[in-house]
Amino acid sequence: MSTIAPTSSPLLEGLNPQQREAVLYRGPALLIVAGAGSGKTRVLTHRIAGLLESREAWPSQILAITFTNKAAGEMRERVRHLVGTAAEGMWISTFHSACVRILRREAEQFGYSRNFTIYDSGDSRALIKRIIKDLEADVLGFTVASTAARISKLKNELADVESYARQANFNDPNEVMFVEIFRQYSRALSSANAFDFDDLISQTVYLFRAFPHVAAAYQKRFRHILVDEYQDTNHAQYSLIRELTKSPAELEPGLLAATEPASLTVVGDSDQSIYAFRGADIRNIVEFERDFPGAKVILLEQNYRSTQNILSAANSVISNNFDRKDKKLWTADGDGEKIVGYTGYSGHDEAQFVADEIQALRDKGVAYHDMAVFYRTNSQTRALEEIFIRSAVPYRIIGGTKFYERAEIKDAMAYLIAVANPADTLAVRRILNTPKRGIGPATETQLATFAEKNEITFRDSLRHAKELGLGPKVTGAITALSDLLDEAAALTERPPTAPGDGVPEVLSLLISKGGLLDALRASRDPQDEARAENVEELVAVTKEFQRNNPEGTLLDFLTEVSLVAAADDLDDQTGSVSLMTLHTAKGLEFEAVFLTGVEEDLLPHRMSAGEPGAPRRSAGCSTWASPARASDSSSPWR
DNA sequence: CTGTCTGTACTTTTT
DNA sequence: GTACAGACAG
Repeated sequence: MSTIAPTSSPLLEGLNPQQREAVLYRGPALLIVAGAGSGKTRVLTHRIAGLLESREAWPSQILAITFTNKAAGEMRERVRHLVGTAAEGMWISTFHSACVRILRREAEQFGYSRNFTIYDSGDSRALIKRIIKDLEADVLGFTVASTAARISKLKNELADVESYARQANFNDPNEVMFVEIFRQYSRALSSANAFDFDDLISQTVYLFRAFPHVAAAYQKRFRHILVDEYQDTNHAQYSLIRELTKSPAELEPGLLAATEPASLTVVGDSDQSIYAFRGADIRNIVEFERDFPGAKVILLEQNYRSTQNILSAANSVISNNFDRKDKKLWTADGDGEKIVGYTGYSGHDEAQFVADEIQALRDKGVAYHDMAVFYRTNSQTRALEEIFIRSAVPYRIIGGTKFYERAEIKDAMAYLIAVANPADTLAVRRILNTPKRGIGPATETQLATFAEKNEITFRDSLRHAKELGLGPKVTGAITALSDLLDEAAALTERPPTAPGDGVPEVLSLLISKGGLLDALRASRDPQDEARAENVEELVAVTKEFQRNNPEGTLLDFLTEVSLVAAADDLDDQTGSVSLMTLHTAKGLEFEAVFLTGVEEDLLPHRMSAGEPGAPRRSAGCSTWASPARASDSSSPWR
């Protein structure tokens, strides 16, 4: 079936022929191979708008998936611009948000309850750390980082403990230990009514496979599925898409009116695959045509973002990759200025060069917010910050140590989680003695043992503090905390008394009565003043949340926070230079960019040595910057 | 049993 | 520059 929309539609204006074709094509499967800066978001949003405008789909039948919340927000905004309020009914979200939405609705089907907690990588690591310590696995050489990576990798491959154990080599003591850690980790998660990041995807796939009637409901609902950054999908995400694009009738034979499978559009570019470390499997895009027979492939090679010099440099690097489909980006915008290379003597020297160049560009009329500095690792910011402060270059760091990763914020969040999901023992344990109330590890262990013996949650063991024969001071502290959590829980169960109340009210109660704020304010440590301010900032965040979502529950707030990434708040274009990793920079545009630390073992990073496409040797502290003053050789370099 | 102080080993990229 | 573990005093 190929319906062709009128070619005079305003949706096609200003699009090149390939872009038009990508917007108009109708069929079961479409792969858009979109080079960097080739206008793929434009194509996707116009394609969605076209489906709505021609009445081929209702908003609720569209599922658009991106990798970051920022990309999702931008896409929603641009679709809204094209079609207005119809944009509200669509699911435009990240893989993780979409899965949470599904899981919250269906969790009861498989023994979870809908108020589950989402563990970020920090939480997972804390849990793994405790398990390794309990099992004394560290003497066998188990580290938190490697174990966490191993478990994550398995989950991305859709392996669970039992399936892994079935093929494990039990003569290898290392393997036996790993299975035990994996098993305890999985048990801890499910008894805490919690999912880690990887579970969000893999458990949704499991849900669809184990409960065909649930899968059928979503297969029938979503008629058009669009996936961005397809080259960065891992096996679990790929499987999710495959489940959603099955025909509902395949799974539910009793269904009389066999519904056609949803149409699938994926956009990607194997040259831009940067998430292999997280399990991204480039085969998903390379083998798309085999997976979806009859799929149409459209190439977008015209670049609208960069000058020819930059593209030529990029092409000459990328062309060294092996097993690569030939693709050459080009632009109609001319050669532009040369790329500048600079080799410094040290990180500081390099930072100084960047700062000087920024000021020079600024004098030539380039605004600070149109400039960006990229680096490979977050730790590289230190030298840059130091010099930028001294040189009076206004800057802001995107990503890095995030607000929500600060200890005091995690503490405050743990209070909220303990209220929303009392089964989350990790959260309850975290607040047990934060702020200090005289409940030490010994008391904690007693509570945990009591809980285990009586088969109740750790949270509920707090209610039985009197039965443990502890000192009166400790008993009183535990009971007070338990009562406070009950009081806060009661608050969430009644409608807020004043508009804007709700989550802020609960949080304020917990941090004031819980003593977190007072403890920080009373502290002699000068850093605690800033920490108290951060906690107050979190209250402001909840108020902002409640204003934007008057009906938003505590659970909604916790979900939003768990899934929000650092790059998401880039929007306010203040007059500052942006500093970020290469990974967060993906898909963004600036007038001038600096690429720092182009150096042995750093770019490419030494941890990636040995992966296919081995790193080449280089030396010194190098910066590549663009654009720079014009020069007239035919090479893109200066 | 808990809080504070001092020494040691880090630092890939993200949802 | 920093986060975390171990030692010791209250």
